[in-house]
Amino acid sequence: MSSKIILISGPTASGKSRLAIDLAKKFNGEIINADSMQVYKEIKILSARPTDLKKIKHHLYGFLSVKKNFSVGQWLKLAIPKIKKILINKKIPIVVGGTGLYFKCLIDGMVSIPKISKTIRNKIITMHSQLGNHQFYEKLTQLDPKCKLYLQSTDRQRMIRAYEVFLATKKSLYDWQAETKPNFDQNNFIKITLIPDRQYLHKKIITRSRKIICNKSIMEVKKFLKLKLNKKLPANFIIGVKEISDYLEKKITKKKLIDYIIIRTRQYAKRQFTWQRGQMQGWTAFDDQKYSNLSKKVSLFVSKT
RNA sequence: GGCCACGUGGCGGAAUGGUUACGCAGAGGAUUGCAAAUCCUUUUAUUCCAGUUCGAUUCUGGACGUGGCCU
Repeated sequence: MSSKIILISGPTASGKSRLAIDLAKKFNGEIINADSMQVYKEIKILSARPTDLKKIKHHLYGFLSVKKNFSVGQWLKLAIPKIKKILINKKIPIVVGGTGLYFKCLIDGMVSIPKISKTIRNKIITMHSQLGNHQFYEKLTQLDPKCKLYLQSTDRQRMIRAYEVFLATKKSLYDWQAETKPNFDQNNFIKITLIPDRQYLHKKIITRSRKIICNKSIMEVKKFLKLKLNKKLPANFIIGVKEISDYLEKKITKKKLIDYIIIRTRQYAKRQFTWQRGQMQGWTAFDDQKYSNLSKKVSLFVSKT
């Protein structure tokens, strides 16, 4: 079992965190966060950050200010050394979270493209807003024809990325990507993904959303709003931040607030299901509704692998 | 009880005598440095009955329902 790395993914509210803790206890593990929003310090309740952190070591949770930007690349730079260090200490790293892209890049690796200056990026953003999607696409595909194969003219976010990479490095983003190399031996990974029944998960999402709306989470958002952050920072997108802020401004009722949070959480879970189906085909899936069964099955699977 | 208005998909909301917008929700998909983000595709309707008409969701009458005003 040496040098194994356990990965646990699954949609929101599927019970990943609890499972990770149990596995860590059984197999002498340490937990590493793979959730893009649970990294933020100031938003604890809304991001559903695990609370029971006493006995088991948890890494990369709530360590970053909401004032900071964050990305897959930065996560990898932190997560890879953590994993290696845990392995050196003869313990099992258990990577848990809901961000599919983080797992993909952890497993497949990620090319390191030189950092692109803010000046270039801002220039391109301005250019895009002047040209509009369609003309920008024309210009981009002239510069880098490979983009035709991978990008749609409506995909602003990715078009801007492709453009800035080409402009700054004189090389297509897709040529860079072709050079991707994995950071670990594929056999090291034990890939576990939870795929609960949709209806069952929806019920859990409703229960959790109702529970999450409380004085504490409202306070959390009040404090967050006082920071007057740039609206583009990722922490703004944590489910509940926008909704509670609308509620505080009396734009929506409390009933609506809860409804909207449920809807957004469900949509998020839906995208996670899509990711699982499309990107996690080699993973071992578990769908037990009863936690004790799930825990037993997964433990058995891990000890056999 | 009388008068007026309205009745479009799960919800909101256009239009039309013959190919039924759109938004939200739902479903499916994509996803390499913002990913709880971003983008693409897509199912579902004209309250009911009769009449006019080649044809009615649209015009006429009635039924039922909803809202408002009056007594």
